[in-house]
Amino acid sequence: MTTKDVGRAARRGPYAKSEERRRTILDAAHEVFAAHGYRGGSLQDVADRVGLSQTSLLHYFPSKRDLLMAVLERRDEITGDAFPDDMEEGLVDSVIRTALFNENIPGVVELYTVLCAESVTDSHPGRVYFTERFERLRTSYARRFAELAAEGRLRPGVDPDEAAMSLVALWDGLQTQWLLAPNEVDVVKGLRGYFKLVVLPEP
Amino acid sequence: MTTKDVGRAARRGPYAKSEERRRTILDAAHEVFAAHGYRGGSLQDVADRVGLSQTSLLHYFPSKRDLLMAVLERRDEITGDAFPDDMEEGLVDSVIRTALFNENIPGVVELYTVLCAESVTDSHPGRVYFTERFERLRTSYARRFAELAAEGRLRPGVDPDEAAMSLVALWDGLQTQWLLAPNEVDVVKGLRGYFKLVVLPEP
DNA sequence: AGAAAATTCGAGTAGTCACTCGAATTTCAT
DNA sequence: ATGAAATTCGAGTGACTACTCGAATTTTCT
Repeated sequence: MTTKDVGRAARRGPYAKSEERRRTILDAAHEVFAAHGYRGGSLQDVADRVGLSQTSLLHYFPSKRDLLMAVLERRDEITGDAFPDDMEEGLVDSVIRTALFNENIPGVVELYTVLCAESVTDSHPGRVYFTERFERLRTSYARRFAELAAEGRLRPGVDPDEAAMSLVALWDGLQTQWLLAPNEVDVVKGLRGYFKLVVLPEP
Repeated sequence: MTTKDVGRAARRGPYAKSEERRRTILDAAHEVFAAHGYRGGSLQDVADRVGLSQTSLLHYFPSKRDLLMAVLERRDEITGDAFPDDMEEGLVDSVIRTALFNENIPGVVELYTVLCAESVTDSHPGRVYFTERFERLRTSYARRFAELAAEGRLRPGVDPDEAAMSLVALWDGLQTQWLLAPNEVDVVKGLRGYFKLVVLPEP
């Protein structure tokens, strides 16, 4: 039982309710960051929504930065950003389906839009997340467009890489405008219009 | 000379260097808000860049909010957002020219992108500015597209209103991605590609 | 030159921020 | 049941926030 016997003191895992509590915290943090951004949102605000002290909050996420990263990861889970490439679904259907889904979760879209733009500012912790995400999206879409081109279903003269870039940009831009004027902007309509211009109907 | 003689005490205008100082402050504030956003940027930081005390700064702009509004107005002056409708220049040339110009002032683009997304958060002072700006842009572009349609220079099946919406969204989205990955994203190229899809060449 | 207005600032206010420390309480494997 | 780890929190830390007050200094008009 001396101090040297440390090896015996087996590490115990977290308690039963721990995981649920973490999820609750992440949901609250999601709301706060969406409503005020990363810099504008406070840990106190998050703690209050959970009904927890700020100190206890920091027990689960040791810093604000850690909390943000966990929120971003959770966002990916919600929207299923995994994008398994073996999917049978076509590019167009996949994008439209996701855009329709997003109409029901404006809070998630808001978080995404706000943090994305905020991350271009100096030394923002979300910067890496968004740059990597965009690169992943662009290459993924580019491959899909290239596949369409191979089937002769891409309008002649359209470059797959450029179409991928434009699709990502258009989508994000539409979402931003939709948040500012939900009644005047229709994300799905805008995306459908772009696809109608770029991809030809099946033969 | 009694207190009743107040009418005599003619109001004097600001001193000679005042206007220049205001411009200096606005330039500094522009940098700070672009680099850290509105919520993340501090008056102290602005004052330090000008070499002025925070108190003196507040003499010129009585609140942070006022400073932001003045910065946004100044941004409009820089990019010449007046958009005189009597302009002879075509829509395409006008947009491309502005986009090319923007490549030389990434700071202004950054300010615009960051504040725009930040303004969708709760009770942001820039909210009105951006909603109004987008509405103005959409209607202005919609009219231009309608003119093109009347000349038979709009691809059949394309709705001018929808094209206007998509153009604004695409432009903003491209700028955001350009800020995150300047070497991989080309705003002008993306816009040219869209125009090539939507507007037909002159007969 | 004299006086009023414009400009400047030091000092301070009340508040918030992310985060730390030490100790109490709760859980849970043994 | 007991003891150690997991969880909770009250109280503070120092730093920063936008903004105010009162007074000194500088400019400009007469």
